[in-house]
Amino acid sequence: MSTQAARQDTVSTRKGRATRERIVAAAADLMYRHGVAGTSTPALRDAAGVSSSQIYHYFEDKDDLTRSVIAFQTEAILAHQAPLLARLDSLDALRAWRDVVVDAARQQHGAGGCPLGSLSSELSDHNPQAREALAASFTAWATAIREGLLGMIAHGTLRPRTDSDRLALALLAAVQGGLVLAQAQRTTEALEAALDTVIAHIQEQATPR
Amino acid sequence: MSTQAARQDTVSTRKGRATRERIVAAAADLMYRHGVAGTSTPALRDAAGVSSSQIYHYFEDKDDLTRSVIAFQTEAILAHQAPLLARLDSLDALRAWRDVVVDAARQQHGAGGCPLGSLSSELSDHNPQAREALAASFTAWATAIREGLLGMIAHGTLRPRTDSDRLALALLAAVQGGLVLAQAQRTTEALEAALDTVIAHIQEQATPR
DNA sequence: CTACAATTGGATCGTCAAATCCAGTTTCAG
DNA sequence: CTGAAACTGGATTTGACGATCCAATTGTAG
Repeated sequence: MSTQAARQDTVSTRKGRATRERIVAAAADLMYRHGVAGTSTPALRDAAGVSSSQIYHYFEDKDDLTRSVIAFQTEAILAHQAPLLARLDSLDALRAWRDVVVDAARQQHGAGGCPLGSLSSELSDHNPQAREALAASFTAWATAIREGLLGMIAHGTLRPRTDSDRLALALLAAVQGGLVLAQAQRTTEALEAALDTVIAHIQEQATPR
Repeated sequence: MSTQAARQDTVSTRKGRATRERIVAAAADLMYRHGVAGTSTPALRDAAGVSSSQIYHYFEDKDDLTRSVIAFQTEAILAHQAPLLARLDSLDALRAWRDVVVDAARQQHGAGGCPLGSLSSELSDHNPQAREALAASFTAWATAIREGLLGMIAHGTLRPRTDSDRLALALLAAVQGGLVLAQAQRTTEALEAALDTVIAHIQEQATPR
């Protein structure tokens, strides 16, 4: 991962770090709800309770801030997913992970979609740095899923020859596609259909119990 | 589908219809490449070779134009997909459909994603009319896929009890999710993994040959 | 032909966002 | 304690964008 760390260098005081973090958190929230283009500096100013000069003290420009938001959301998602994925030792555990993802989407009626997915959709085509960072985020997420599947193999739930790499990508794509459809349909129907179909295929690959 | 037809009423001459169509086509292209927010009226003016007054003569405002773009892209995708899906009579035909989708994504290295998917990601949360239209578009797309699967059932390729509804949603979600990941990763790896996994599951449901 | 509606060109207005600037305050190393 | 660096407030500049306006032109029904 080579996305340079922006302006953290000049941040040295405790209060400064807190302000910076407050800006990133508020920006992440606004950008998730209104998109990057839909998030203005005045709006961010108010949401974070800072002045405009503070924003530009801690970040080169909006692009720089956006990169920090990507890192922030990546961190948040991985921190949330990792514990669920680290303990995959059965098909039921995999289904429990599925339920968490589906329930989260259901609670907001699909609104918002995936924080990384919507950032990627908006930024990937025109912001190479953002695209690279998001590609790395997705790879990290897929890797976490893959390691869960490897755990299931280690536990004897899945056959050793299971293609964990491919299945992890399929599961992640099912999540992303399901969330895209959920956002338009306001239903988790497609998300469930996609995840359940991939999981059914995994089950068919399981060791005969 | 209840999204009112905007301002087509006042369009009466042949030349007027041509101008209107030219604006929609140019807007669809720009919005696909730069997003809706990233498409300015001056840019559209130049791309379509019209004056600003013409844009506002044929459309109430940008929202109205955006709705026409959604209809335009929906039409384009369904027209492209329908012939492939109408003739599904074997697993090979389903795989041929898969190849068309994957090849299209590969040709642009994932750039752009799905025209409907990216519109939905940008608009669904804050534009109810757009969301409804896009939901209907996705439903129509899923229905086309479903009818293809029903064809495979009629041909005896799939078992009569196959849940064509669910599988159609899973395939569509696989496409959408695969394209989201393709846009960030610039690879069709995830798209292929997702589609192939769902298709493998369908194959397992096929009649024993 | 002709009158009226449809269409077109292009200047213009109001708004708002990104970014800069500078003066003032706080923090902290030595 | 003190001075330099970090931090903060808020006014300001610059530019673009959505939208409007009006005058001029073109199309067409009768």
